[in-house]
Amino acid sequence: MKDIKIVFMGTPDFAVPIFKALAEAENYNVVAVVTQPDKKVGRKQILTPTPIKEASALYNIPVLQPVKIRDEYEEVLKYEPDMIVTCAYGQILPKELLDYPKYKCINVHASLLPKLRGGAPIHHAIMDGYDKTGITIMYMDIKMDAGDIISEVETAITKDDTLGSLHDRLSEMGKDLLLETLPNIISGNINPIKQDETEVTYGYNITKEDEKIDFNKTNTEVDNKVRALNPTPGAYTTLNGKRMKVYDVRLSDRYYANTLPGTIVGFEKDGIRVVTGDKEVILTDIAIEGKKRCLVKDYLNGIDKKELLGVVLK
RNA sequence: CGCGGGGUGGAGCAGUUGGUAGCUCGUCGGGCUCAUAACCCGAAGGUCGAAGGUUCAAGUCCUUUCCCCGCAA
Repeated sequence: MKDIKIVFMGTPDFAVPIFKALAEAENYNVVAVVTQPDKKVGRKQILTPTPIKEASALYNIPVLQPVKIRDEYEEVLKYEPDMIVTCAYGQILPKELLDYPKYKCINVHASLLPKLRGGAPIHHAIMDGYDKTGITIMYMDIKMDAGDIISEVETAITKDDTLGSLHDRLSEMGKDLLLETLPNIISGNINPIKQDETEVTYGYNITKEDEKIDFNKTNTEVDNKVRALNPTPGAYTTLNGKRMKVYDVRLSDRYYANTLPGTIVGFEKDGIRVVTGDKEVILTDIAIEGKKRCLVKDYLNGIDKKELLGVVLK
């Protein structure tokens, strides 16, 4: 009954549950996987396969890792896919690929399009203060994330959501929505809708500058950034010349006039109180350069608080 | 061999010119309190990442090695 031949294209962890669901499904035959080339990662520059490549090994599905899919798309066509499903693949597909499959190319994207087109929709959903986001399944287009929308599902972003929690939730939702939507695509029981170009926003890949905390912003914005980068890579600032990552903060209503944003103004049993552009944030979970991540409650046990008082985080 | 920081009782740290391993927190027991995350008293818990070397003596010096972390890619 594996009658529909699918080529799956994806790269990071986010795509893994979605890929696995397809690989294990009764009605679909994943004939090949396309993922980004192995990359050298970390201090030791160890050549590391992508999560999708690792997962594909479980099912003995052939893997293609073109450096430029634009130049090597013919390899994919050899598998004669009836449909191409992509999810966070990381490269733009050439028109030759988009047009080939009988059921076209569809993409599972982690935002409510047309909001947050781009490579880091989950980060930006939190960082930019969205109160909801979701999953969109749409046809692919030459333009990134601009194709017609087939189905969507949304989820509220809570104050406790982090990149990690939202990532995992959306990944599961993407899997479910895809399994739900695929039969309708095949049967033609869908109503693709054009994206409203006037509503478009972008969520491009985050840069080092994006990861830096700007204490001149409001405490809510600082909190958003911290949660948007937890658990990795972590929002950072600089404490006495050393890089300090911040993984969790608590907000307070204390307000300081005439105090430079970033200034450490005091301590609580489990936190370091810091002035922002408006009210205060209390850092509760940090990691200092060279050290492991630890709760501020523990960190404070080993230091002299007097020496930190008045220090400005930059 | 890309640069740098670090591995000390459960956690975070200190440990001076090498000479009985300390601090804060936590844990356990007891006490004081109407009560407590507060306070007081007491206890348990560490072959100082590992291996080797120098020395009368090494957490502290030398060599080798494993692991963790920041930067850079």
